[in-house]
Amino acid sequence: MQRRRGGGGELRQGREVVTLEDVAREAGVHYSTVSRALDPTKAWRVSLVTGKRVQALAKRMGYQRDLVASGLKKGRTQTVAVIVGDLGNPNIAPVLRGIANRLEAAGLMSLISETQDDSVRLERILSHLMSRRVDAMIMTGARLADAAQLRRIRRQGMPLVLAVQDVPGIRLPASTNDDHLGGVLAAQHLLSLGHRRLAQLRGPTDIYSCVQRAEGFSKTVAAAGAVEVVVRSTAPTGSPEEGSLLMRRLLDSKGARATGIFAHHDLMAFGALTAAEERGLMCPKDLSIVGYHDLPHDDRIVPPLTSIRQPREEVGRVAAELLVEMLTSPGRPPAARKLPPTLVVRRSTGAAPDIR
Amino acid sequence: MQRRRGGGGELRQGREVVTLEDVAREAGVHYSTVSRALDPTKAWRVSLVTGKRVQALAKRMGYQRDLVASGLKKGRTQTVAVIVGDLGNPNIAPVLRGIANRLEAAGLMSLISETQDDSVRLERILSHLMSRRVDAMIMTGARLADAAQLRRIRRQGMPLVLAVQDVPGIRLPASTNDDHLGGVLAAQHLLSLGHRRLAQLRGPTDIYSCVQRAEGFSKTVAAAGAVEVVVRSTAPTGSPEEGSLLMRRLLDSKGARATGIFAHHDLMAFGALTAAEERGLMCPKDLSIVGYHDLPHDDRIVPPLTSIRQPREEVGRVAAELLVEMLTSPGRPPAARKLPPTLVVRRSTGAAPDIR
DNA sequence: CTCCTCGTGGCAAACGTTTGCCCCGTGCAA
DNA sequence: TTGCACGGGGCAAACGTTTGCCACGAGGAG
Repeated sequence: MQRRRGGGGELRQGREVVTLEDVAREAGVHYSTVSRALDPTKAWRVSLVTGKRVQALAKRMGYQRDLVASGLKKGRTQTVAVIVGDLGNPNIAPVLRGIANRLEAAGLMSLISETQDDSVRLERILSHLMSRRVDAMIMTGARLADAAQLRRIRRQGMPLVLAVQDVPGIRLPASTNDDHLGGVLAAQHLLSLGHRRLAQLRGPTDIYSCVQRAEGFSKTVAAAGAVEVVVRSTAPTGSPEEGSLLMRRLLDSKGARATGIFAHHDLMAFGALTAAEERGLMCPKDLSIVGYHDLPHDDRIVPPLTSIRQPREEVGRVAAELLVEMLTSPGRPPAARKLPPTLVVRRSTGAAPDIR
Repeated sequence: MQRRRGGGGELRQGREVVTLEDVAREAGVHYSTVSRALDPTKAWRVSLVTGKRVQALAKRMGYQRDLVASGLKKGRTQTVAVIVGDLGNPNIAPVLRGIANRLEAAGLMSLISETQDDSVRLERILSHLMSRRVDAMIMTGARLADAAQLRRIRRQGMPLVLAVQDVPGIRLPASTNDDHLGGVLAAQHLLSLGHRRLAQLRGPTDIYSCVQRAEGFSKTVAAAGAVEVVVRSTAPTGSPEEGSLLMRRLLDSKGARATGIFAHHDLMAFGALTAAEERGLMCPKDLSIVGYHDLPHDDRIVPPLTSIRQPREEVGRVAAELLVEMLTSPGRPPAARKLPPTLVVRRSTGAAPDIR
């Protein structure tokens, strides 16, 4: 009955570990029986009474299945890698929560790694994750430039789901916000306040969300017969500084001034507000601004910022959902799900000055 | 030479995996030789020429060591669990970065899990991590109430380091900010501006940092012969709402008003500002406020908030450092390192009204 | 009474590494 | 020539599970 060792609970790194064999010896059965008794999907191979007895004993002895050994044997580690660019981004935490909670319900654990938006690090991390034999990956916030990388991961047979950011032209399951709709909502809101000259301060063009926002906004403006003043965009960050820069550029442009502004990021909106005030323009009297993301501080600045809110935790949950589906029934066509954002109206938007 | 299988790179879950054996067959050596050639600490057991040849071949064939198998055999998984209460806390990201970067340099990977400040989840996560045979743990933001839990982890022989929050009376290595000094800095700043009646809006009492801040502040005020108005504290959150509540309580107290306020959290300071304005008190004319944490938005609110800045990434780096020391030379007495914060002066603090 | 089935449970071979041990050949000293 | 050290590399036993297969006994049908 015993295989290799004599005594019970050995020490490892000073930790005592109790194995299947230890439980088996105590229970007077073979360790394979213990293994089966402890695996709900195999428990029917064991008589009810032995099963109960072994389970109780295992619990009493503090047995914990060694997931490393299990992973080696089964070829699955019950681990899903979640790759995120920047953990400091306040939008990402709820997404991670959504993912973790859903995965946990499926018996999977998420292994979070941060690339720090550095492609060399990404490369290192990917290689490490392959070595670690993760079962699948979720990539949040992918950029358009990552397409090749993503295709390579998929080619290696690694199940992959995109979260938050989709990449066009890549056939991968994705759970994202409906950014096109976000752009539409912003435009509709400004138009309904009577603004006829609109502009957007665009986010990075290699982020598909921003492309979508821009498109939704522009189309809606055009359809209403209003004018969109185009602001040439800059380096792909989303900082307040960039907001200020773009705003100044907008105010310097000749012709009638735009009064309705759509910033692709709340931080850019903050910067834009600062720049506008420097020129003596008051918000919302002289111009209205809609931000994006509904950051926690939006209602603490002056004026409180009208913004677009996204269902962040839900996006994470759905991404995990897609992944679980993918793992349980492979070979299905990749599904993309877009979750609708909502408009949160605060004080940074008001009636257009020219109609007052 | 070959052991079990015939062909090369098998498929697993649709992924092709190349093993030591595959490389060995190709190289015409035994797989143990390949293993040694690929392990820098064992490479001396192999002749230089064979070593080079095998390494090149392994690289060309895309061999990646299976860390699961390696972990099983070696009893070490090269994984460190990092437990965090709330990933949404903007202070935590830099700490995680500091930890990850330092651990990576030591060949370790960090496995981040979020307890969502829920002790049931913490329990589940701990059990999962033990199952996963992580080599060590770093606990960030521990609360005083977690002491028993922490002791239990240590009793199981799991190397454990505290980051950000220390717990008194527990003999564990810890990397924290010097919160006592933070309290001292806040008090000194307000005193130097001529304030003689001071007060603090205290954070949660089961967070040791806040206890330390309070102590440093109180002692400094007392030593200067100034008066500290005591505000009875409330539920242990750190929200703006609580800041408002405490501020109102302070303003309602009889006797001469305090003019120098120390809030244990920037968010509380925000709330306090709101409450003060409601009573018609202007900052910094009528009262001065010092916050804590130096949040990214501190300079965007009105007035820009004077705050205490902590070296966050450094705290993470040091925690990882302590852990690595612990793993490489066990049995050393646990070291605690406190990193000094700095005062960032902005516009929310000014000369005391009574001396103007 | 024989044969077959079915319900339990044991046996042992993997999974891919790591590593202590042994073996073989060469070179050098006695 | 013998002896010995040593460099280089093969052998095989683990690490703790999972799982296909076999064995054994009881019970039922013919």
